[in-house]
Amino acid sequence: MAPRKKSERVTIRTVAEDAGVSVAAVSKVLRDAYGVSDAMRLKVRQSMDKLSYRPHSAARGMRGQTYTVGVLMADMKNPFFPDLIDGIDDGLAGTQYLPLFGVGRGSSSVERAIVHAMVDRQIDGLIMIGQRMATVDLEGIASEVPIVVIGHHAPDAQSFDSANNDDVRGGAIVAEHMLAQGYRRPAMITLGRNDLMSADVSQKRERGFADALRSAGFAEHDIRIASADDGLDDVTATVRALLESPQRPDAIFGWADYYALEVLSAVRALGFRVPDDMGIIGYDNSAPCAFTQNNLTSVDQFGREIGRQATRLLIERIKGRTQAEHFVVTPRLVARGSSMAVTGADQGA
Amino acid sequence: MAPRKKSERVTIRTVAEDAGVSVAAVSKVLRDAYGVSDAMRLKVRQSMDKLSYRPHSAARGMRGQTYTVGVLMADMKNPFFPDLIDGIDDGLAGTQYLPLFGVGRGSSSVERAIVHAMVDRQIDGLIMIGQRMATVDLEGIASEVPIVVIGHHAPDAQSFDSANNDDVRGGAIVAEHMLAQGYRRPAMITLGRNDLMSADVSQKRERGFADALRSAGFAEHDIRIASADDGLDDVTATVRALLESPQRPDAIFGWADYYALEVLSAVRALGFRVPDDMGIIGYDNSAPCAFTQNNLTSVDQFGREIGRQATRLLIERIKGRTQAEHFVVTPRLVARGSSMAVTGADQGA
DNA sequence: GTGAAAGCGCTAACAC
DNA sequence: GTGTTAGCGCTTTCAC
Repeated sequence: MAPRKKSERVTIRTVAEDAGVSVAAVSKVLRDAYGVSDAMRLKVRQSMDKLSYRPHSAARGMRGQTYTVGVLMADMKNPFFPDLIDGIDDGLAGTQYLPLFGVGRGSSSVERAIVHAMVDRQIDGLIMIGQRMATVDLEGIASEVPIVVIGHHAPDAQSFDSANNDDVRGGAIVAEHMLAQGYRRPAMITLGRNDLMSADVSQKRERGFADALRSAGFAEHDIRIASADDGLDDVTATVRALLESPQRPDAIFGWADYYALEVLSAVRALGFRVPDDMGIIGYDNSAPCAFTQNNLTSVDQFGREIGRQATRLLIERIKGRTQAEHFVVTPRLVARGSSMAVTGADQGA
Repeated sequence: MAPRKKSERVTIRTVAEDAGVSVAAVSKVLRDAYGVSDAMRLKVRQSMDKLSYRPHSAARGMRGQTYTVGVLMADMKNPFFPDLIDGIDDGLAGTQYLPLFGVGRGSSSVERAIVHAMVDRQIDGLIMIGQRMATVDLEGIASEVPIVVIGHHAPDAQSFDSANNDDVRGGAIVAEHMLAQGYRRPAMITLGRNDLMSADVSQKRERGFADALRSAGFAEHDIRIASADDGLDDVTATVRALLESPQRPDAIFGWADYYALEVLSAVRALGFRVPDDMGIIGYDNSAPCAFTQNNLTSVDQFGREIGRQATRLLIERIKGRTQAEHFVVTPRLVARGSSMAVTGADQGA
């Protein structure tokens, strides 16, 4: 291990000596704890500034809080997550908490390892974004540390909170929009079955999508939902299979933007015109949707607000709330050129 | 703070008792330290498994290592960074180290806060990706913890390592390609001057780009490098200004892909055809470049390899190396439809 | 309102 | 090879 200047470290003891008070007094000032006079608080604060003292987090963690919250993200490639992160930053602004991120890489075992590592490092709370673990696993983690999940519906969970949009409604919105735009053979491309679990948001969107088509009079075999079983790299193959099938769809719903962008790429590569030959709709209304070259209709789930709410819930949990709270926001469709079949407006150059 | 079951925590002491050995012995097994018999190691390992013991990182950090490395990222929106992260994961695979990420949000004060927080949490080492701090600041941090920087050239730095591609060469490659493709009025859009510093990779790319044009006989006033002074949101306005200027460029180099994708969007929104009216080239060869709708020519800087090397360098530093090492890889152009003026191949549908 | 002192779970001397 | 023990920098009783 690299050498660290031992003698120079400013500790709580250094500050106490400089201010001429006890270590305990400094600790209290540090934690804004009850029972210090204004005079002492001032003296201590001045010494801390003078010595530019920074409390040693690992040491704090041994007895109390570390003021660190962990954020577990499913991956780094989903363009929707930065919106959530912005919301988390909003929620943390003005507090002492600092977010530290881990990347689960779509594997529940990696996720588990990261969660353990974070708990072992004494984080005060954990926000999980699009994680793959089952609700029962989450209950277990929740007994060790306060958690809030995003992108996982568990309305009955008591031991942890959640923040989501109404994914069933979102799926329905897409189907309704497709039909309103004059598309007649809607299809959906979704997450592979391998990693599916009942709480998964993709499944909720599928249900909303399918239910809306049923309501519109579609027969079961005309409700086409294809899954990209080998993940993101499998989307192109899945699209191709769909486009070569007897009843070729005329509109495709990608369960999330980062899938829909792949769909867009695949569809164009195969020579179809968007939106005339094929309408395409995503979910998340993430930043790339607005690019002229994508011009992707998408469902906005208000990620920043979700991030904000999740953070609020987490801090409340850390402070001691034990009753569960599940925040849900209603999504909204943002129409762009990729689904404008009726108006005939083409997109791009 | 939420209650944590105190009595149930399995500590090193619990393991020691269960295995019938001393605490020190368990600690040694834990650290793979010298001086334990095979029999004891086995016994201890079995007890650890049986009790599913997990060492308490904060406590470890008070005396030794935490086996955590920090990764400071400039932001979450740059599509190139996931490549680097993949490389870091490669480099860390098979070690005990876990990466934890912080997001600097393009602000050197936020970066500083995160670095401090990470150091206070006793991370063993730090990888900084595209950070905005000056070399002198890095020297200061390097005296507290081993660091490796990515996307910051400081070939003379002794106290820390770096991993980069040759950005000057990369800039030159772009200019050469533009001329070879028949473009006659190349321009570049780069980072705003506000956050520019001499080590910045964007500046290196500018230099390579300008030098190559000079070598090709361009006069100073024909070498056009525009900066988006208000950041990413300013790119569209910058592009518009460029396209409305008297000597309109016929090719634009975006200093990084996430800028180039904005350029592509702006150029198309203004009604220009790519690549015929306007060639566009990015830098990083990140995932979105390959999408049919982007089809963006870009410079590949082998991010995954850079991430791998950075990790290797960091671990060596943590293990005690004090001599600096600066890794540099040579970039390569990946030609796609956005710069194919000569062949006339259009892109997209 | 303030301070002394006992840990928190580990690591690393050092003694055996 | 193995065990004993003194801390690491804090927080938190509990006296005063």
